[in-house]
Amino acid sequence: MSDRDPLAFKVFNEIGIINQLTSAAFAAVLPKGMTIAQFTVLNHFARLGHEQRSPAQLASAFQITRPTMTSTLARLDKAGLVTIKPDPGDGRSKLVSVTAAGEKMRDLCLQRLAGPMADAVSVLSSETLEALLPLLQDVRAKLDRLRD
Amino acid sequence: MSDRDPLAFKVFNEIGIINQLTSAAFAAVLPKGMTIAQFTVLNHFARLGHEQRSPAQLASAFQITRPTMTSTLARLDKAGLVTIKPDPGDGRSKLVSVTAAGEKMRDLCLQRLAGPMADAVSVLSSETLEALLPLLQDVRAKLDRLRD
DNA sequence: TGCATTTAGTTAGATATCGAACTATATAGG
DNA sequence: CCTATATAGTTCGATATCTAACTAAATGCA
Repeated sequence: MSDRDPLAFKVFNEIGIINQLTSAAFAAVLPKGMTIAQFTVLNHFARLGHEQRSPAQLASAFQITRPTMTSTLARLDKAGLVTIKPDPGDGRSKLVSVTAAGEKMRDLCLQRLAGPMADAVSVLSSETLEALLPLLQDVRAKLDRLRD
Repeated sequence: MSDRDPLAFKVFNEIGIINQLTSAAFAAVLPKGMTIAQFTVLNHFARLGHEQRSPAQLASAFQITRPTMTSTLARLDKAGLVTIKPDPGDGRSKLVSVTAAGEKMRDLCLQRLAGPMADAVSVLSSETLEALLPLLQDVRAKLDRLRD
């Protein structure tokens, strides 16, 4: 990376590579057939206290397009990890909820992820992580607003 | 994201979403058929002063697997943006170089990327970016070493 | 009421990415 | 020398992701 490259370019480049390294490491330990994208959906429901959400809401929460969410939900549904029903209040929409098997799978994934996460934390100082988080949250929030 | 989630998890989550937002914004302005992955390869050669590199070296530089680089190079080759020749010194290996059309394409991509990059910079303070870069470089370097 | 616009979801086609398994070549040790 | 191991590249099959284009339903407005 040349010194003449703009600062923002360097920052986004580092973010891209870190994302690649961490995604690959995390994906490698997930149970056969599970992916980060699918785990993220299951984990979202755990945080929600198992409320229902529409595919569009989920897509928006993760900043992915609706076609991508259609694809991921189809796989989760096929694996019996979520249930997808028509929304009685809106004929266009659907309601997704997590199944008991989905909750179990989410817990299993969390267990498996603990290892690589601990490895990462062991080499990264918590000062670095603590300094990073608010900066990243700020960047994310601003880019999010820019997108609209 | 619950308060009970580990700090590292939050950091990697933010990085993932920022990566998604920026990648999508940058990809959207590239010339028809070009992608971030392909541009990254062309840009790498510009920084190298057009030296030749093997597919394995390129894959390693971007932290992607060799099969992925095979795929990207095939597309660049098909589009006439790089040239791939056997390595005379090693029968297993190949040597990749950028063509004049490849250099031209790289310059065009840079022009197109300037817009979204400026947008991003306009909403992000340079203090934030300057604070982020060394932290991210540190994280990347440490994760890189962890991978080996 | 009725038509135009918006929104939800899907389908199709493309690229990027991975791991696993394969071929071919190079290198190291006995 | 010869075999075992390591490395380079590819092929295959899978998932994630995007855009473009489509259908169906809701909403807005005249």
